[in-house]
Amino acid sequence: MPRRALDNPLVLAVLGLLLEHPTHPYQMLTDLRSRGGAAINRGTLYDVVEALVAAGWVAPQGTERTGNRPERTVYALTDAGHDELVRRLDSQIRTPQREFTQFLGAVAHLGALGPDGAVDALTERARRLSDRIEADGDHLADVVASGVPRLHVIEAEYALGQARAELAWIGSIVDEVRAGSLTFPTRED
Amino acid sequence: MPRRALDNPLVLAVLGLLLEHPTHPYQMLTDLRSRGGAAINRGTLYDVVEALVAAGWVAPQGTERTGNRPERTVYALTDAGHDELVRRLDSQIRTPQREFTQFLGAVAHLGALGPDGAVDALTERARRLSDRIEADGDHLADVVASGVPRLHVIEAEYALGQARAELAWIGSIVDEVRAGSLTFPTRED
DNA sequence: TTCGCAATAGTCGATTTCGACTGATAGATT
DNA sequence: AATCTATCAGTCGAAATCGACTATTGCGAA
Repeated sequence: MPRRALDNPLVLAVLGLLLEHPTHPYQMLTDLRSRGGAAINRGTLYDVVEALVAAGWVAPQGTERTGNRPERTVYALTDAGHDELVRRLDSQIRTPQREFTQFLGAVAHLGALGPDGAVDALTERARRLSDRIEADGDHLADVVASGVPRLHVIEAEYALGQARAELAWIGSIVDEVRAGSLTFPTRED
Repeated sequence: MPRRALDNPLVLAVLGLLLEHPTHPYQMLTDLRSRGGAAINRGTLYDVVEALVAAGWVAPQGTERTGNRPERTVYALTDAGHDELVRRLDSQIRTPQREFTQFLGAVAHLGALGPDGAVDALTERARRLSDRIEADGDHLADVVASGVPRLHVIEAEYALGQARAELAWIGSIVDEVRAGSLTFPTRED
């Protein structure tokens, strides 16, 4: 029975999902994954839901059964859960955190690749990133055109904006390394 | 004795640190933290180092002792460790991952705050973010002016760029909500 | 000078997270 | 009709992560 599990990033995701409508964990998983939610572990999700129930933010709504697959317990947001969701949302938006993305961590040691290796890797990233930006942009336009309220896709807009900024930055770094204005120290500081 | 720990983000950070010079875990901790590295758990760090030793990427170099504080074991990067570092760096730069930051997760459910709550929270974030951008920008300029090679601070430049893009995005969203061009659906999809 | 407090290092049991396993059903293939 | 595969749902022991605890030193205040 998890207790510390309440500061897992999944907590917000699950609460947010249940705000839309009650569901069972397995459905949450497919929803979260389809929304780009990277590899979420099933076991972890069940643990989180259990912790949420213990915290009183979520309550079992009843059970369903299709055929005789395992029984599915449907959970719904409680009032306390709704309050908690709003509280977390508000505080996470208000206070910018320094987030440590993988790329940031890798860039910190770019020197280890040497100028050629760095240009090479960055160029490939730029290519892939720009493909993705185009694909995501198109997809976003389609979705909005199909009548989905824009509010429901702004996180995708945000992500797209960040990706565009990253692409621009990569471009400028590659140019500078090529032009020799960003030099790679040979050995030691 | 950890075995799966080798895909922890700390691995790259530790390997990168040891590329600069051998040290003991406690020092790594202070270094990582001072470089903005958010709350890193001490116990976890020791576990990771142990796993790195088991993997042969890092080797104890000897022990030091100041006063009679606990003995400090100094670790250094092995050749295999250096290779592994380069491999990881290269692959993490080449392949852009969809990273799930807290803010992204929160923005996804912005609707739950209602138009006023959203504007309020976003405005405060924008203010804090812009303060930080200014402070970080100044700091960066100072550091570079003091002769530190730019390559050693590009991750800070990158982070600054992302922060600026975020700030611009927040500004546009706030404007649109105020202007009424981004509407908040009242109930349900 | 003595007390308290912050910093120094590290250990280890408790908690959380993971992912392999189970076992059933619907649809496709031969 | 028999078999194969993908999807559905969830459980549980093993592995990773955490954070409370220990013990020493050095500094500033009382």
